[in-house]
Amino acid sequence: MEKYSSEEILKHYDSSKYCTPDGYTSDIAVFTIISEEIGPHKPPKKILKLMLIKRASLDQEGNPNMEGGKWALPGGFVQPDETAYVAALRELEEETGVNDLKIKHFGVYDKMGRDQRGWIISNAHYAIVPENVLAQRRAADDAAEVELFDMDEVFRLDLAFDHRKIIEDALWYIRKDMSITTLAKNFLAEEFVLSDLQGVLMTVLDEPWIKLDAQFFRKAPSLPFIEKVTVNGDLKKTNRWSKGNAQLYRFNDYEPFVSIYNAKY
Amino acid sequence: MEKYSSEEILKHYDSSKYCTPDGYTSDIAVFTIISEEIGPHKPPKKILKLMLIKRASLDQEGNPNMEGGKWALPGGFVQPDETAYVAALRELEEETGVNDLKIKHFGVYDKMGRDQRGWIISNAHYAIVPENVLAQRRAADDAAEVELFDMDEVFRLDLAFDHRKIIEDALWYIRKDMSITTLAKNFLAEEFVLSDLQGVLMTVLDEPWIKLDAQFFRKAPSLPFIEKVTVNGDLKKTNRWSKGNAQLYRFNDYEPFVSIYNAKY
DNA sequence: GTAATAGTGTCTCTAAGACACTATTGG
DNA sequence: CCAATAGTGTCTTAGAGACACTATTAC
Repeated sequence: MEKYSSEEILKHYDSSKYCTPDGYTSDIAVFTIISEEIGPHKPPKKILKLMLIKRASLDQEGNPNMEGGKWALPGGFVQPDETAYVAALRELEEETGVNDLKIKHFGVYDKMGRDQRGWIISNAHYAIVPENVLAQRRAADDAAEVELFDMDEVFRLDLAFDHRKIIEDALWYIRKDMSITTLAKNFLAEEFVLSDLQGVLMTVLDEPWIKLDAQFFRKAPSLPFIEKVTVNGDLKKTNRWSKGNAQLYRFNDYEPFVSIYNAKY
Repeated sequence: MEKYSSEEILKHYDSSKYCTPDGYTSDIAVFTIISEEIGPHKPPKKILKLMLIKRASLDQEGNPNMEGGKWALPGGFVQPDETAYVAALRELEEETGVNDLKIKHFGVYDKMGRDQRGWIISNAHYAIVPENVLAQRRAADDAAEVELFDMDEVFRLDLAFDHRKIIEDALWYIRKDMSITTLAKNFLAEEFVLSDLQGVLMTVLDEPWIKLDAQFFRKAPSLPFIEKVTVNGDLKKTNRWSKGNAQLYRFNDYEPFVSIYNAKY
């Protein structure tokens, strides 16, 4: 077999022979769970929210913007020197001022016609932002352009492009990942109380044993991926949400693995 | 807020302002499980295999081909009028002559430098081909270009582009999906015997209770997503792999859902 | 005291794990 | 009758589910 150098091969290669996409974007469905305080010594009500931006009517050069005025997922064009994942990190840091967030790819949207500007491929991610992080961001930025919505509200909005479909898929993946990974920890503070975990799970899952206090509080302490917080050998407790003291927990490094073949039915 | 028509907006839009990718490809990791007959009245040994193609040294125009001579995942450039998923279906049908296969997206590979021809984005899928389908294909085509490899062999080959990484990821996803979905059914015939299912699971998973016959044969019959095959109310049995008769099963439509929060540990 | 959160006590019942045992049949 | 596949019998123990009950403390 003959050998050719890369240079020789590239000399013959002509990318214009193939149709190339007109753009490659990275979109991010940013989820957070807001705690709504409903009184002293009561665990707050937790609500899953999605961050959307309102697309400007005009772009920076004063020309009318595609899908301007509609609500959309944050995101933008990926530069050739970065991956879509890096672009998502960058764009999210620009938006929220935070790095070190949980971001995960979950799908690609590449159907011709999804964007009138041409053949534009979107690499979709979801991100989890703990509420305290988002709170400080919202204060810093002008709130007119960025807003958090309940999932009910989201699907009543007029959304740009095919973002409705992307959001539906993101929600599906976040539910799935909440069930089979320790994704919940990304919604919680470092140290949390069992009712915090219960609240996070209930925003996304709908299983009876999670809702029933007696069952949840009995099972949860023995979950292998959380552990009681201790200080000098003493159990660390808090009375943040109750009059009595509640045990604080944290996630450990255990990575659970589930299978339908050894599950209970 | 002013309103603009799509035409007016597109008049101002100039895609050359943005860097666009040089190509968009769809790659497919085609898995099958080969049954190796080891004697009459014995369940065959099952081995997970991956289908790879050997890249031609020269392209159709006689020019040297990029990464020619190396083994690679089947795939190719996506046309603007199709999605990467449709392209994967099309290319797989061209290769194997079969449609109606299980194909699933699992990742995007978009790092600059992964393909020397430029900024080429690969949308990666895995596919499951039952062995009988693949057997008929291999007879039809010339076998020099297409071959099935053990996973051990695969990772000893000199693979094109970043296909090693893509295959490692595909294997991870197929293991995961085998655990939490009824993916196994795509490796099995319509009607199968418990030892067939056990064999498929063992090619990918490594859990003790699957290997222990007594435990597997007791648990498996009560899995909610498979059911005994009956003919006119009589249980349908086979002596394909044994001297005695073994019950035939099929998958039903039940979609199991597992969660780390109600699993056993 | 009352009300609320955050649990525990106790019972029942199902299922997992372990391992011995049976049923069937080709050679 | 032997060997091999394809199971079943039976015992023990762990854990899920149900529901009543307790502990603590702000007001």
